[in-house]
Formats: sequence, C-alpha cells, structure tokens
Amino acid sequence: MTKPTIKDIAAKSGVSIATVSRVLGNKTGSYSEKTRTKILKIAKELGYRKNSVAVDLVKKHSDVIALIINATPTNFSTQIIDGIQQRADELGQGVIILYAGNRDHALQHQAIITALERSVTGILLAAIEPDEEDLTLLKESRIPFCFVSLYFGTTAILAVSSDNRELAYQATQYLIDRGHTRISLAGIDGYHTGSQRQAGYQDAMAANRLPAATVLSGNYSYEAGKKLLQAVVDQGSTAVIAASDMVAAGLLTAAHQQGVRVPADLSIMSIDGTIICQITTPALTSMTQDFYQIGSQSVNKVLGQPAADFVSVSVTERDSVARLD
Amino acid sequence: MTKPTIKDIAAKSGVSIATVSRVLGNKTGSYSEKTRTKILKIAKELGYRKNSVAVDLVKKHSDVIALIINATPTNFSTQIIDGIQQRADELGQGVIILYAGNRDHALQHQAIITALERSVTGILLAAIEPDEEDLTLLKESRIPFCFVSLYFGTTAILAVSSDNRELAYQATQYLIDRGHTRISLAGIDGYHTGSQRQAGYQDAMAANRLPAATVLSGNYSYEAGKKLLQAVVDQGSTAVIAASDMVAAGLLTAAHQQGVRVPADLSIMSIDGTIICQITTPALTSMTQDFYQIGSQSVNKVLGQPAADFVSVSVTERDSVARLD
DNA sequence: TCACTTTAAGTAAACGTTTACAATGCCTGT
DNA sequence: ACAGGCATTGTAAACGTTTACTTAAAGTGA
Repeated sequence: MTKPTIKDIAAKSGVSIATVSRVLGNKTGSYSEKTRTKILKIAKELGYRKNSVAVDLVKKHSDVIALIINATPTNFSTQIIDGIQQRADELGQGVIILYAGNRDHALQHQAIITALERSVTGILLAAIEPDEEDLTLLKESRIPFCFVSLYFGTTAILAVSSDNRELAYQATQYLIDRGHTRISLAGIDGYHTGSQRQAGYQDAMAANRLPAATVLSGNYSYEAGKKLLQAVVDQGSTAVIAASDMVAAGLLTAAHQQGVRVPADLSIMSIDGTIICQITTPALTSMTQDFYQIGSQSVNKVLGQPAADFVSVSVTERDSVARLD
Repeated sequence: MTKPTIKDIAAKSGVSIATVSRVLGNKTGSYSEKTRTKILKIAKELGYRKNSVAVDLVKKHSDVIALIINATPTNFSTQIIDGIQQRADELGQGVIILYAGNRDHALQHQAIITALERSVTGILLAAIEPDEEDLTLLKESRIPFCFVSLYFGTTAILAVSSDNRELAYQATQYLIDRGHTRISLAGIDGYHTGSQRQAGYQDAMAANRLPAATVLSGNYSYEAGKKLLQAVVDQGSTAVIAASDMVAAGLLTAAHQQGVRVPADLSIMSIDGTIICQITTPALTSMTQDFYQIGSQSVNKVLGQPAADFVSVSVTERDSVARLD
C-alpha cells in the first residue's frame, strides 16, 4: 500500500478532492458538517498525512525559516535556538536547522543554497561570517535574511546581536574600575565581531589614558585560550578579557598548569556567560549576553516585525576577577 | 522580476523545457555540447536556482535525512552532528535538523510529523526517548528511522549507541579496581539509557560481591548534579559515577562549595568525555563515548548500509579518581 | 541509394496539493 | 411560482520539475 493522498480520501468518501482539501485545510463555511466528519473519519482511517512538498509547491511558500549554524557556538547555540524556535512557533513558522560545520566554507555555501532552493520564509545565520560570494547569493535571492549574533556595522544588512563594541568597552571599564591598568584581550579574530570588540577595548583604554596591549588573536576556542595564556603573561597583564567562555576556560586550564593563580595573579573576564562559567574553578566573571533574546528578536526581524538591533548585555560577577589596591 | 524557472530558460534559449531539464540535471548524451553551453550560460545570466520543492514532488523523494535533536545533549551534539553530516554527505544526502526543545513532548511530536510530511530519506532521533504515540507514528510511516545514542534492547528498532550496560559495568569495575567499595550512581533517569546503565552498575557491584547503592536519579543536567552531591555524601560513598559530564560538573561544583575534596574525599567518574571534562578542576576522568562514530554509523544504518549496533567506549584517565589503599 | 541506427530534441503526463470559477440545489420573500 | 441569494460541491488550472514516449534529422554500411 502506498501513501494515501487526498485523492484516495475523495474516492472513498465520494466527494471531490477539492472538498477534501477544504475540509483538511479548515476553510470555514464551504462544506457541511456531515461531509466534514465523514472526511475526517476516513482520513484518520487511511492514516492520511499531508504532503508538505506538494503544498509548498502550489503555495510557493514554506512557513519555515531556515537557521544556519556552525560548530563554533556550541556553548550558546541552544539558547539562541530556543529563542528562535519559541518565537517562530508563536508566529506560525517552523524551523529547520542547517549545519555549516566548523567554519567550513563549502558546507556553509551549501547550506545557504539549500535554504534558497526550499523557498523558506527567511534565513537566519547564526555566528556565520559570510564571504562575498555568500553575501551576494543572499542579496540576490528574493528571500529575507538576518544575521544572528553578528553585526555588520550597517543597518543595510539585517542583524541582531549584542553591541560588541559596547560590550568590550564595559568589560574593559569593569576591570579598570577594579584597579587594573595592564589588560590583555585574547582570542578574537579579525572579522566583524572581533574588530568591534577590539575597538571597544581600545576606546576604553584610551578613555582612561591607558596603553592598549597588542590584541592576541584566536578563534574563540578552548585550544586558542590554552595557547594564549603564555602571551598574556608575557604582556605583563594583571587581567585578560577572553573572547568567549571557551577561550576563558582554556586560559584558566593553562593558568592552572603553569601555576598562575586566578584571580590572584591574573584576573579573567569572560565574554558570553554560558553555563561554562559556572563549571570552572574559579567560576568565571563574565559579560553575559542574552542569547535567547538575540534569537527571538532575529526571528522578528527576518519576518519584518519590529525588532531590536542590539540586545543588552550585563556583567555577571563570579570569582575570576580580583580587585587591585 | 519573479524567480526564474526552467521555462524562462527554455524560452530565452529557444529549446523545450525538457532539454533544459536534461542539461541542468546532467543527463548525459541527450543533447549537443552547443545547446549545453548555451543553456548553462543563460541559466547563469538569469540567476537560475532550481526549485527543490518541485523536484522532490515529482521524484517523490528527498535525498535529505532529518535529524531530530533536543536540548539535553548540548555538550556532545556537535560531535554527533559532525559524524552524521560527514557520512550523509559522502552518501549524497543532505541533512536538516529539527529541534525538539528540552524534552518537550509537543515539539518532539511536531518534529516527527514535519519530517514525515517532507518525504525525507530517513529520520534520525538523537537522544530522544519517544512515547508510544511517536513510536507508532514512526512505525506506520514508510520511512526508515534510527535512534542515535539510545538503545531499545531489541534489534527490531534501528539504533546506534554505546553499550550502556557495558559502559557502566566498566566504569564501576574501574573504580573497584582502584579500591573503591562504596560507589554511587547519580543523575540517570528511568528510561532505556538510564536503566541499562543502572543494570551495568549493579551487575558489576554484584560480580564483586559489593552492595549496590540506591541509584540517585536525575535528568543528566548540571543542576541535577549539583543537587545530588549531598545524597552521594549521605550514602557514604568514596566514589560516584555521574550520568553525564554535566552531572559530573554539577557534583564537582557542589563538592567545592561544601568543602568535599575531589578526588581526595570523593572520586568522580564521568560519562561522555566531552570537552567539559578538560575544563573543570580537577579534570574529570571519564568513560568516553565515540559520538562521531555513533553519528556516522547511524547514517549508515538508516540508509540500509551495514552498520554497527554499538560503538566502543574507553576510559580516559584524568584527575578526578583517586586510588584507595 | 536504402534501410537502419544513433543522436538530439520535443510533447505531454505526472507528482499532490490549493483555489478561482462554475454549477447545482435549496431557501427566502413576495 | 419565481427571482435572487446562499450554501455546498465540483471542475480544472496551476505550482516547477522529471521522464517515458515520440519525432526528426543525421549518420552508417552494404
């Protein structure tokens, strides 16, 4: 037995497929109660399940938004996804997630194409740094897209994120307020998010007439953090701002291994504020982002609803920052 | 301008849509090189992008496998996804991920239905415990499904996972070999995975003529771990097997807070072996699962290729287990 | 040159829905 | 009893592809 269609239901109940479609689609007021119950009964008997592919084709439209993610944001992705899923649900949209690997260009490109070919309502790109080609592809398609947790420095491209410059500025100021003057910034890359944070850090240092250290670049990973501790020590800093919780965790592991005490010898300020911060010893003080909000606002934005460009950040004090006197 | 179709290409190049379709679909040997280049050129000019929805409809088939995940496996999900994506790619299948929230029944059900309606090649359910209704739904559909990281105790239902009984047995034996006799098991639930691990633990204890402690149940989360430390202490155990890295991390945090030294006062053996184990202090000794393999094998299995039922586990020694003398 | 094969291309049906439009029958008020 | 309206249903086109079948043209060997 092959999968039943509305044609089967129509045949079995002696009505036309149009009527079946209307009943199943809940078009009000165009069929009698009697037909309705009969059709519903037969549909259930047959184990009918609608073919969304056919529906999408005729409607030229999907009621689905595609979310493209990569491996990097492991730690915070569930919060973003929760926010997206929840808000999408409220707006009657389904969500499919496309995985773009670990900053893998081919996969990333493939994911975008897949989304485009499926006539989705909108495309969300979480923590994805697109290359020119991808961006052109997106722009030329008729379908709206929005970057999540990434800001281009222009409102011409839809995006929802924390204000990375402000975030880094606050992180830096927080450390300065606690007496630190030699502060490192570690683990960021040279793309949008990274350079915005770098700017915030440098501005804050300058505003306090303090010399900014050379930024220690990395890829937001645990391994990067581990590798960068030595450089931080070499810079003679008493505090370091980590580009992510993972970087912070890596710095901390390396610190333990090399006998650098945290926070006595070195204070660590992390960026993200996920559960990772609670797991380490000492727990990591962090600039905490509201990933759930970022997710739900981005859904609003990609669907053309009013939405914030930036969502607020706050510092969560834990145990990795010392006050210097 | 609306999205171009093969009809537009056909019109512009003066051939029929059949020919266009053949060229674009790379059907060899049924068109001349000249037409081919002409069509390709025009397609590019027009910015043509195939409509997968229409293709799927006519082919009644998707070349896509659906992966349903929930929030719980945050920690290991990327490895599983990597394995799945990689293997699926090799076999010419795309992957779409459907998110089922935090063990949210409605969402989970919805995700299954979505997959069913989209005529995917196969459905993968990662760390999902289905209820009867979901299982019936899946069985009655014509499409193959495979559970990932969950074993039903029967080969009637496709599944790929670690051998949870064996895993727990080994974990227990490992601790016993190091002189522990009072061992707790914390954080598991009563479903398949949980009860298999419980059995392994109890068997190992019995085989060593040791009394098994009452199993401390939980939901594999950090919070559960935190909450359960006191119970572990109350059981007077010198060692505890944690149901997951997150549970282990929770136990450890609570231990720090309550002055219980790890591993001096209490040894912790974690299950999973993700990066979390490296982040904590002390680093967590773990039963390490090969999630990448679990992922790739499950793709094989759901596509009808030869595949393992179980993938091997191993212990990774770190610093959270003490030897008792 | 003729019958025959090969190559290149076209025609039209099919996939499973939705929906504009048409048709039917019944009811209403006069 | 009849025009008009409404409720209910049917007919058929459309969505953008793929593909079986057909046709036309060109090449082949004797």
